[in-house]
Amino acid sequence: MRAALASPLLAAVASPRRREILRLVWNSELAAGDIHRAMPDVTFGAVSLQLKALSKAGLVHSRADGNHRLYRARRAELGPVGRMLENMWKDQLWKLKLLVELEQSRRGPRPRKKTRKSHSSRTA
Amino acid sequence: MRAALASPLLAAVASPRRREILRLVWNSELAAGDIHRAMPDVTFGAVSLQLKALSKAGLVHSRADGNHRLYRARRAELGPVGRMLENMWKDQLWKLKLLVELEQSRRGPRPRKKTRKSHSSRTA
DNA sequence: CATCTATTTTAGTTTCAACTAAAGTAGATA
DNA sequence: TATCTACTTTAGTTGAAACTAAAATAGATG
Repeated sequence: MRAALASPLLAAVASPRRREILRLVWNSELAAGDIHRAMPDVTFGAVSLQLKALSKAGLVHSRADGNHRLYRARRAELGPVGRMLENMWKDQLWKLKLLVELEQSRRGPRPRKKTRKSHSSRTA
Repeated sequence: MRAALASPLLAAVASPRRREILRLVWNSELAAGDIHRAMPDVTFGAVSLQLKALSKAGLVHSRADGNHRLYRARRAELGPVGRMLENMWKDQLWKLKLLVELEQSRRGPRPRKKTRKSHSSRTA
């Protein structure tokens, strides 16, 4: 057997970043770009990869819309996990915890350069 | 800001291994050795480290008992997460998912030798 | 004290997740 | 067709998680 981290669904939800995305598309369908605009501290590519991960884990649905790709949470499919998320989001104390997590947790390479306005910052 | 995986509580629960442990001590207080005996595919050291992680994340309580150290889940403190776990454990479909996860997910070095009966396998 | 038993800790390895930068794809539009 | 915009994919980096083996700690017991 032998196991560790990474269960598709719970692992998807364990990442504050993906939870952030999930929340954005919980009640409205958003384009990848909209989602990226809501989290400008990461590249578009990073957001796209997380969306792909969420898709693969079955947490979000996506559809093409001309030039855009629209995403929305597959709430019904999440069962107990979805209920947990909704409860966490309602709960003020948990909101605080999320903030701390977002500040504390960090992985991957740090940005090489200080400027973060390269590829397409149209600032909404 | 900048974030990624690893939120103390949800990350703790995202690991099938830790969920396995958590379930063992959900309704009864168990010694570290008992827990290890229930998961013979990993070393005692590995179990101990996971218990430490669970402790630090506030998911379990521990107390000394002579030679032993007894662990139990801090169910009340887990809020929505605890409820999710209980629901998942009740749900047969989710049980199946956990099995798949335990088989598929894997990290860390593979065992160097085939014999796994080195340090203290008293086989209960 | 010596030693057994239960557990933790340390050091080192491997695998993986989250990122970046840059290249690639695809629809719309001139 | 060329080009803009929206998005995805690839290659490569970094940090951390899950382990192993072995050493260290600590309580019980002769």
